[in-house]
Amino acid sequence: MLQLDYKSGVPICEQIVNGFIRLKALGVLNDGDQLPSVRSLAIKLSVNPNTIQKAYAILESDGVIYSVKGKGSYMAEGSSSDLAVIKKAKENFKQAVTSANQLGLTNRELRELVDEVLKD
Amino acid sequence: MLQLDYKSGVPICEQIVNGFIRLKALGVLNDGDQLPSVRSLAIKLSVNPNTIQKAYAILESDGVIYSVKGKGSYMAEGSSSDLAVIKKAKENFKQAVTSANQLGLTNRELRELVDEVLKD
DNA sequence: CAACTGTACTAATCGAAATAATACAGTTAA
DNA sequence: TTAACTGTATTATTTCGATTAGTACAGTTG
Repeated sequence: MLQLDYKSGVPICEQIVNGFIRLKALGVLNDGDQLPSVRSLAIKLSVNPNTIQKAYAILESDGVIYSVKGKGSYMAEGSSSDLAVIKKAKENFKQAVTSANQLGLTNRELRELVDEVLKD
Repeated sequence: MLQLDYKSGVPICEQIVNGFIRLKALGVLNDGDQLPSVRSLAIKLSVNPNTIQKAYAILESDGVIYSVKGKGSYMAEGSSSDLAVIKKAKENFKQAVTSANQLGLTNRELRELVDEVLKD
């Protein structure tokens, strides 16, 4: 369900946050679906419960999920396109475009790279 | 000549490496041009000399500059298009595309973002 | 020789991320 | 009611990479 890359340098917490957003975007998880509990997911991913809780807290503050004390955490309603995290992702991507361009890559080259990665 | 963002989270060393590659891509620095000395640049950027040296070592191993003990460091010859760093930049950009896509951004949206940033 | 250059090495510091260990609070089903 | 789940909160510790600090060695130049 969720796959972590422990040696990627990307903070685990961030990977978890992005992972659930991705699962929503892919339609694997839908509105109302229950998420694994903090503790069980921590065990499954061999990660500290605090890290999971932090990720869930971020997801909740971003409106991706909602949590109920004593019950569990669930996917929230709503399109993912207007989420704060998606906006952040767009900013990050724009930053990547700027960086690549500053290193000499042109508009055309970058668009080709996008197509190369996402042939759809 | 070089502008650092100390609070960006991007390692200073990396910013310096990318900065010189960018200056080459922009034509500000050309083959044979001498770079600031390790110590003087360290003072100018308010950064430790070791950080500059590390950046210069990376630039040299990537073929962007060459250093001569006792004399200084100079921009190396060669087109920037085949530099290892440019390949790395492409890989980084592809990674950014993949990440953004995993968060639900589509091919079309990403190409639009590229155009939005680089209107040329 | 003095004052520059690059290079090398070790130790110390700093900060973010993650871990560890508890504790508290609400829900649920036996 | 009680046991076993849930989420939440708090504080201390650890870990790791990046940076800093300090020193030393080596080559070049005037």
